[in-house]
Amino acid sequence: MARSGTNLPRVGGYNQAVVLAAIRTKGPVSRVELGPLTGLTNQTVSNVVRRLLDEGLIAESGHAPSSGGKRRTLLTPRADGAYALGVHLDPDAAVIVLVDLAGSVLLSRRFALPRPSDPTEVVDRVARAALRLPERAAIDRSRLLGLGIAAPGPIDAEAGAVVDPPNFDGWRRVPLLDMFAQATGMPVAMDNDATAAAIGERWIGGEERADGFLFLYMGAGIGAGVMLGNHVLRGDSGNAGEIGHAQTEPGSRRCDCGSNGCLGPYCNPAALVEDLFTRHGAAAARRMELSGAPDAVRADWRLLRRAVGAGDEAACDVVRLAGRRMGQAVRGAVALLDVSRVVLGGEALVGVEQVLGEEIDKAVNTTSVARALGGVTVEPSLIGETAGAVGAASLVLHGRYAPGWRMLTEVPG
Amino acid sequence: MARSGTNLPRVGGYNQAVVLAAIRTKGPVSRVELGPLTGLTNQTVSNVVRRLLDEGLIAESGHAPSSGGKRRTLLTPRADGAYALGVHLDPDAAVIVLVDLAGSVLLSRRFALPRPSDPTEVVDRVARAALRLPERAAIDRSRLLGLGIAAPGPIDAEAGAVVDPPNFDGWRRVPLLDMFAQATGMPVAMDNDATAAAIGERWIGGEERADGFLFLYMGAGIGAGVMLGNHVLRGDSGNAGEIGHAQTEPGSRRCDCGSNGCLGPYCNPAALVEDLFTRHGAAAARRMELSGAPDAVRADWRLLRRAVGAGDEAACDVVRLAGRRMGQAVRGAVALLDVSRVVLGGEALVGVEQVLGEEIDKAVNTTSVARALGGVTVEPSLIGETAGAVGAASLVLHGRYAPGWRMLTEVPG
DNA sequence: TACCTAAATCCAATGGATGGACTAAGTCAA
DNA sequence: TTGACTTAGTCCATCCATTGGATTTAGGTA
Repeated sequence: MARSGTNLPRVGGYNQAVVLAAIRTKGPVSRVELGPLTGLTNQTVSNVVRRLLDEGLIAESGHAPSSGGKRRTLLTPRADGAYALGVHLDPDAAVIVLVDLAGSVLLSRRFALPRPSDPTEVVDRVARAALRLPERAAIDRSRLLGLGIAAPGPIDAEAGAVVDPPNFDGWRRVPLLDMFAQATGMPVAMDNDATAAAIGERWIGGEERADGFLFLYMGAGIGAGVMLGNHVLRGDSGNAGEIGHAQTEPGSRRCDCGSNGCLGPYCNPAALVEDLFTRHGAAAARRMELSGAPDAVRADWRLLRRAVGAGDEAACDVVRLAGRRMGQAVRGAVALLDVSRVVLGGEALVGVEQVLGEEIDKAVNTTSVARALGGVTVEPSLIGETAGAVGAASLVLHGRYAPGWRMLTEVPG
Repeated sequence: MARSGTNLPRVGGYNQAVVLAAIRTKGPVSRVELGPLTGLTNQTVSNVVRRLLDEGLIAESGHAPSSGGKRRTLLTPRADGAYALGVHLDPDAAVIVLVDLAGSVLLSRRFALPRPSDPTEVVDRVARAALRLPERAAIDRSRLLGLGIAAPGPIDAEAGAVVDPPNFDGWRRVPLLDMFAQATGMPVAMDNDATAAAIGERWIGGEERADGFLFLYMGAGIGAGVMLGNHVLRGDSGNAGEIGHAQTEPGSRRCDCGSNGCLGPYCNPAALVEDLFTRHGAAAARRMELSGAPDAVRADWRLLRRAVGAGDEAACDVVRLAGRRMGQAVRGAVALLDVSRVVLGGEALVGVEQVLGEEIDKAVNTTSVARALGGVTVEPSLIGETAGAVGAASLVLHGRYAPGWRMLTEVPG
């Protein structure tokens, strides 16, 4: 695929996105301030703002105090300017959310998924449930932009399919993109869950997430989503961010890939629960009321996280152990990518970001290299438990309204 | 720095770059073919091509056989359309090259640098020598675009300075960009050596390097330059590609950063020479005529590489040992970045790419993950020994003529 | 020579950005 | 209260790369 040329209408759309992004991240701003902020002339800003007002994406919201002349008219984004649906598919459950342009969740729904589950059936149920949310929320249907999917594991970006997602028995190669498009009649976007979460974080986070960062995501497994400045790191096949195969100190667990130093097998709920049993014995497990049964991992992990929250030493220990490994991997990734922020999130991480963050911070910031380059901030996600689903919805918003290459060049396909 | 808006003249410049890139990579092509190739209309292609012809960047070069109507006029890049100087600074030596638009080296010069050396003096000598090259080559001075610097170690991209480059005693914080700009009166660009080499590879490599790749660069140390599709990965501070701190299996060598599993200390000429002595004894060293003296590393490493070329088992062994470690790091990097090509190069690697490549290929392609995603190609650089200096010159060419974000948005500073 | 085809250009129109003049709406001092 | 001044925002004529359709150019073929 060759690089694509651009033309005038695309420039218009792009500048519109630039101005919208500035208004979104810099809070209420006036037209004059937008000039320097966007590099556009005041006249152009004025024109673009008119279009954004006409489209209902922003609103005038009062005036700033005068500084000796006419007061500035402040502009704010309109949350009701656009909506998107997001679906996060997980081995255990599907989470569906309806979010507005501000990234707020209006409605959400959670399905437990039977195991094994049939793709067609899942898509069908999820799509129907998703379509009900905009009705129940009584939003302007014409402002619903589409549906985003946060898919687990490897995807085939060109085909819009998931490829052998772990823990989805029998899902060998499922063209989710087309299936959801068919089932909903809406535009559909798809990315892996970690990348979606990173895009969600960018979308929600405003100015705090306006620069590049690495989003370390833990769901059923560990993954990363990477924002490099204004660009999403997607990679040749749409599978960038696979941090689970980063080398860490060798241990006893063998990865699917054959190596025994991979991060992945040490950083997932099941492994951490197992670690608790092996390192601290059944007594500690009983104290936290863990069952230890293979099909109760989800519940056990929740209990374990609660114990961490309560300061239980054994619980903290296993999390710190995983944190040390993550730290090694993140240190390598941060040096390779040269990002100065690491965000921790994903539904399986909620509650342990603090303890984990300390360990990762230590690994990342105690090297002389990092200090020479100004240090790396490690902090929890701003989204919380629904990072996957909100991220999925953000794919649509981001794709439509974030200024980027895509708006200037032909979209492939 | 906020995202910048764009305007019509910039669009023109950008499309011009797109068309030039297509002509450069796709060899002799006609205007009609450029249409689909660039996504522009035939009319626009015609306009843009006229401008490129007027600027002397391309030439009409005969006709394709008729397919039933008027013959297509073929267009080729003109090597004499533009020139750039490149300077590669290394602890031992400075290499200066003059390259044309095709990336061919017209003239080059090599300086041994005294140790310790004084920055002012080095810049002065190098700048003067650089300015002589265009004279000696008798090129059209108005077509000389500027000078590129491939700097060792960490840089401060904003200040255009190198920061504590390893093995440059007393070079604490040297604003090379301004110093060279002052000394030559030319536009100057700077990047670290690995990134420069990657950009050079892209520039020289044509269609073979038109997609993303990771350039594993070995000079005095190990580094990486990363091309992601059409974008250069530069990072927040301009120091992306630091692969030397990737975690590998723990060993006896401690990194400057404090960790003992870092790749860096195991992958540099000095370490490999040392490995030969410790693993195969003085006898093997004598066989290759190595001196083993600390200040003869450069020569010893050259001898060792020659031995590898001759098939010496001991020599191959130490290279394979380093290759295994590199493989672990590259595997992690490739998974994180999702690139499907790894290029090996840099002046210290010339001659051992083959042996090293096999080892890295093994590490990268024997995992089931990689196979599922289509495999990763590992191959030697197309440039050879002067990758650093040619890369440095390419910084200028790339910055001026490669279609990119930079051409659509305001350049900071 | 007449006819067909494909490549490339001409031409008027489109539409977003731009710079300078202008209007709107405030402050401040007399 | 008035007039000078300042700042925000818009109007308007102009600019310019791209575009689609018509036209020219230059080859083949019957």
